[in-house]
Amino acid sequence: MNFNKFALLEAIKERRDAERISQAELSRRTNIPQSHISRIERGIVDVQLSTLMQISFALGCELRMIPKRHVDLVDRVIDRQPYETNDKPAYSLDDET
Amino acid sequence: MNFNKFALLEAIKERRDAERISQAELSRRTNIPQSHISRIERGIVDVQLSTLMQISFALGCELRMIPKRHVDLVDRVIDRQPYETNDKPAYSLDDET
DNA sequence: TGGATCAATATAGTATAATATATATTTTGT
DNA sequence: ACAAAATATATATTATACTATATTGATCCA
Repeated sequence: MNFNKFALLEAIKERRDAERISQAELSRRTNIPQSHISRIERGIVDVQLSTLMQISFALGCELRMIPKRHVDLVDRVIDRQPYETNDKPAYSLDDET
Repeated sequence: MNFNKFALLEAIKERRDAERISQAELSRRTNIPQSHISRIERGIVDVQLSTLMQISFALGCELRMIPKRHVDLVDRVIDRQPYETNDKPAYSLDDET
């Protein structure tokens, strides 16, 4: 049993697009090869924490563990969820393993 | 150059302690060996995202990338930072690489 | 049409995360 | 002090992240 990491990986791409940073530029800022960034964003690799933090930092973000009871509020704050809808969980189970 | 992952790893231990879950119990819930959980919490290994997400889930949390301008607010919401002090960044650079 | 930019893909070598298992050490409760 | 529970350490093996590099396809535009 595994978890849907794509929400977080998509957040990377969203942030990168929002900041208009290419994978190559992100690569320059982090010293992570662009090819690796490509695979990370597509969920092909199971990225390590240090790598994820480098990317987050370069995108002006920090990682946090949010208790479930606060997730909705936090998501509204960081603008990842429209204010109205609340049906879908940001993470879901899948059978990928 | 690397980043201080300990803030996040400490958050794991804080949550685990708060929920009064032993490493062995967390191991049971996640199917991650207790020995590995021990090393993760102490920052000895560079944990992979899937592993971190399993742990987060078992502790009733989800991971989020928080834009820096919202970090203080989010930290107050999730109670990781005293309301008054604001000097220290939750992440800092170190030379560990 | 040719050059420049961006992204995706492939491969091989190295480093290290993760597992399984056992044992040692520390902490906690009585 | 003792036992039990919790946590840390050790070793060997397997799986895979990461790096470096090179190539390809697509798009844009001078």
